[in-house]
Amino acid sequence: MRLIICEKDNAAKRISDILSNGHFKTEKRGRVPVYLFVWENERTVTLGLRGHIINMDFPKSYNNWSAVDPIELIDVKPERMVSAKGIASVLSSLAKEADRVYVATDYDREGELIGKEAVEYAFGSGQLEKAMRAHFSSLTPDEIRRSFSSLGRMDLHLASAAETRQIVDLVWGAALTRFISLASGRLGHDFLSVGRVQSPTLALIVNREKEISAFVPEPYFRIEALLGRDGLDFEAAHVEGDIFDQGKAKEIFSKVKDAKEGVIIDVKERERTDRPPVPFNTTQFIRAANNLSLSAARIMSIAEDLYTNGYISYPRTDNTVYPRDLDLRKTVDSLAKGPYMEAASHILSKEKITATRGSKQTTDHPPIYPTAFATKAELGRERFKIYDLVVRRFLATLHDPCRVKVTSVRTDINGETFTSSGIRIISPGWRSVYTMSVVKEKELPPLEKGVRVKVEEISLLDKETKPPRRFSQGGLIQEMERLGLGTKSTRHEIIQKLYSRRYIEESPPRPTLSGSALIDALEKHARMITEPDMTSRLERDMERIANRELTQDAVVMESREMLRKVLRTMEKEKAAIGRDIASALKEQDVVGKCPRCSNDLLLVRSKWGKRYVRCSRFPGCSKSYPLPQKGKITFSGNICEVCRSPMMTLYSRGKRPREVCINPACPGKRAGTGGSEGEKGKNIKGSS
DNA sequence: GCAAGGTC
Repeated sequence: MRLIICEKDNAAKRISDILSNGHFKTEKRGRVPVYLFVWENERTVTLGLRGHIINMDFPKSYNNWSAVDPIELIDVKPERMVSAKGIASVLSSLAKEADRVYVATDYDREGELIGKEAVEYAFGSGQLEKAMRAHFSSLTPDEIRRSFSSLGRMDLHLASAAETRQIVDLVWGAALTRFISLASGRLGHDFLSVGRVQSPTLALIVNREKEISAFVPEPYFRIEALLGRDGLDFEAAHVEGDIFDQGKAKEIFSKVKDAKEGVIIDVKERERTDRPPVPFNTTQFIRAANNLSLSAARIMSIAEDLYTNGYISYPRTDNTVYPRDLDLRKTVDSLAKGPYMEAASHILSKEKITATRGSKQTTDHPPIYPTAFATKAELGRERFKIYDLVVRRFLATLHDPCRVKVTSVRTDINGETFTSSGIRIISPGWRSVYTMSVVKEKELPPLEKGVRVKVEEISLLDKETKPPRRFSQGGLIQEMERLGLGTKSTRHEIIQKLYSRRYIEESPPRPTLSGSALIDALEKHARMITEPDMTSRLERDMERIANRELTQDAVVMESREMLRKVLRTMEKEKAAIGRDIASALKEQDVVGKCPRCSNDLLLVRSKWGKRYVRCSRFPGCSKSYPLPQKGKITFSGNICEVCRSPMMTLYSRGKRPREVCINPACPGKRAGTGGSEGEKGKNIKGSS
């Protein structure tokens, strides 16, 4: 029997379908589907893994953070452990029957390692040389058949490069995570994490926030006028635009402030062509969907759901060029219904459909595009928003350019020049379907050289320069991509991790006190881990391992020595690092004043992970409050008027946030004057 | 209870 191993179930099914010409049988082994068919007269079974089935970790004896000096971890050899037990046991039972094994995981570094792990686990490392490897760049019949008729061998050097990354990430991540957590006394549920990708990402947010708070606004002036002609008003601005010299601004303004009339100097018209947008890769998709006010992680989980249900293509891709074998016409044709009818028909009416191309072309997956038509009723509101975005973007990439007429007018007012512009869409082209991108039209009255216009209003505006903006989640993902941090599959998860560690809050994300304190400490004592260079350097080394110019051992050894130096210097500063972080954390955890002794009340976690509030003077003062264990809570600093306890804001899905007293025994609640009981009553009434 | 990377 032949065994084909794929990276995921979806690919396994597709490959079985292609190699068997549709004559395959699906069987479930427990909860794991496998696909059986006859290929070249031999019984064949295909299994889809779920990515990595092996994870690297330290031996159990190093599990106790308090008993192991983090510096010891540097020289511990990580172990491989099965992380997907169900799949692994199906794999080994299939391996008993198989006499030949074919690796058909994704054709990239991680795919090579995923395949190697599976073969090694099921057949032993002796079989690695014998395994056949299919190299394909898309799951299309031609490509799959080609790859299975020209099989190669596994590239163990490529797999070794991926393994090197695993080791380096684990050793640095675990050692620094433990060191920082121990130094600041944060153990158990509230540990502080450090990593090659998460820490530079957090540093981006923290440093942007520093720029914002250090920003000194600079005053400037603008002179703007409202002009009129034939009963139609239009705006004009002084040609100098932003004027930073107050004397100059006042001088110009005094010349024009009493003007009643202006004269048109000239009118210029030109046509602008806005090219359609390029196909969606993951980053641009998240950026666009981020405007629908969803978190990056939520967007990706909806996309995953749409993908597994067959509505859109694979959502994790860097590619921005449709592959040649994607049948654009057929895809458009399948969408020519409902709200997409008009755009789709227009595209189909073209003799040749041409698509825009982005600057990144890869061969692993196509850009994100719709694979089936669906309605809002089928998908529900939220899923439809994402699906609709993908469909409209896809159609836009095949549509016509948008043509815009831009009119520039110069007007003389008492010897000063003012400019105005008119914007009119001649033909909307792709914008008729990609309604997320809007050009604001501006109307001008009919004007020509020498025409007199009325000055309706003229003003000197006081302005201030603005600080740089915070990163949106989408903007952050784009910046991470630019810096080479993380991958298409992990960037959104990294951001989510920063939220769950309470390093950042709100959206757009802002650093918390602990997030800032952590970055301050790391930048001071372990700068390397906060910079994207660590990733680019690792990338270079991995490339050289794959090319046989370097060995895994050499890279890992050098990395270990570097970490040893870092930890040794940090060890000397341990007390100071701990103090800095701990004091920020303490400040962050203060939720109000104790009504009994007026010391700080702290948000804390018990040994078992339960959150509650207690007095900072504990055990001297025993005041404490239980908290709801689920859902997000924030503390505004407000105090309950009835019992003087702090108020908290509860956020639950699908409901409006509500502010209630944290004291479950608050007399205000029983009386129904704004406590949670009263609120509950309202909600029940509202929903029935 | 540590990372980051696949995948669900």
